[in-house]
Amino acid sequence: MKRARPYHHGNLKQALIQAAVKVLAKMGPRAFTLREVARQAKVSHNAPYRHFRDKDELLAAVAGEGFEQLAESMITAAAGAGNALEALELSGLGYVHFALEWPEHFSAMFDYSQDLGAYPEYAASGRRAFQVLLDNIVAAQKAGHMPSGDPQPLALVAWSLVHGIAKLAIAKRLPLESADAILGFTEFATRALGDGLSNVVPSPPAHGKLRKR
Amino acid sequence: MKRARPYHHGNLKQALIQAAVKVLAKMGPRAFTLREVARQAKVSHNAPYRHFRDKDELLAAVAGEGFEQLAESMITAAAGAGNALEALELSGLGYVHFALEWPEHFSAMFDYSQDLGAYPEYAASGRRAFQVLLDNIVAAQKAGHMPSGDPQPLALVAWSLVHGIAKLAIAKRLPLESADAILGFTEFATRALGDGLSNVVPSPPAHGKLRKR
DNA sequence: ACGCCGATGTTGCGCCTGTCAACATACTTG
DNA sequence: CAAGTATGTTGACAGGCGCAACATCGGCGT
Repeated sequence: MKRARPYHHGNLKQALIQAAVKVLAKMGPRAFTLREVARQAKVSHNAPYRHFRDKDELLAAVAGEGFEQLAESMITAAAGAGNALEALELSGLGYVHFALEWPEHFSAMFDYSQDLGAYPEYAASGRRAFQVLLDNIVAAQKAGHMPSGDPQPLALVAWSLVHGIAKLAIAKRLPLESADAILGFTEFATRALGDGLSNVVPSPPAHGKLRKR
Repeated sequence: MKRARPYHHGNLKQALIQAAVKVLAKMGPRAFTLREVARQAKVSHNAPYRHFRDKDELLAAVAGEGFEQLAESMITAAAGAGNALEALELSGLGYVHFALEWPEHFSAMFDYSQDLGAYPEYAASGRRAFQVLLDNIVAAQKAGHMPSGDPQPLALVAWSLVHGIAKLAIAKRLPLESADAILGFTEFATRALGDGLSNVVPSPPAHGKLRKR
């Protein structure tokens, strides 16, 4: 914790992360350059190196920040739910909602980080976000909306679905125009999946259909 | 069609695409640079400009190539199915299988192309791949495995699921080690979704749960 | 109060990339 | 076989990444 007091600039690390997020959102990923971020933060092109090993570490920090916000978006969305199953579906909507609102940030969290494993602190933020989903699954199980058993496979399926929707929507591959249409579609999809998951045995089968040619 | 005969190099355009795919696969996306691709193809750093407007167009061509292979992977996988529903599930496995085998190529197809719409010819390849999935859905409907009605929403849900699995697996966010484990999980997930889709009304509801705060 | 030391920020550099312009080469067509 | 054009090369410039050397400033011990 370096909360104490800033040296020269004053808490430049956070300022750089914020500037990075802004650059990403306003100028697109192509403009996401260390120098541009430094420019936005009114420091020299080399100042960031005192806080981040290289461009990738700054990106990882941005990703970490994003996961915090993603988790918050899911929690907020699920807050108004009437029951556990609805909370699960709403958290999925919160996931997609975040992705649609900050698409570049979302992309940075998943795409542009080859080795997020190299930055354990930020990877932890990612796991926390997933934990929100997992908690909702467990609650739905306890409420009898889903078969009991290992909740992890169920959570992974739900995650995959909303993640796929989010990614395809951002890549403009879904033939749906508005954000509302996409969220409506998300509702439809999660409901369909919820129906399926409520009947299924919650463990993956041994795999044997597909072989390497 | 420039199938005639090559000028200097001999069909450099295709050679560049192949070199680009190889660079992407063997050296990672960071090394995907016009100059490196040119080097691999044994031509000068500026030769590619006679065939591609800029780096993005080469990338789009790589993406187009990838979509062809992706469609083929799905068709091949579904070939040995016993019925239409199984064919649908197997094509999903083919989708994930392709993504796992050529992760960088797959990523290039979806991530690194801001405006695939700017390159209509390559975008068409993408639509053809989706069409394979759609055809499988229609067949499953005709065989009574799914409610009749507009197949598009159903196809989009299926696509989203396998796409999400593929992206998360590539990003190493799934706690599954081997490719076989991931494919087994995919089987589990598609089956769960299939159960859900067989009961659901195949059109998205009007959306009204989530509002901007 | 003072002087030192390390943390923070800056300047300048080498190498790399994307892309343009000018030039060189060789197929093809009349 | 001559000209024109498609193809490939060389050289240049701007901009980015990251290293190294330098500058500045806060905190700490005395």
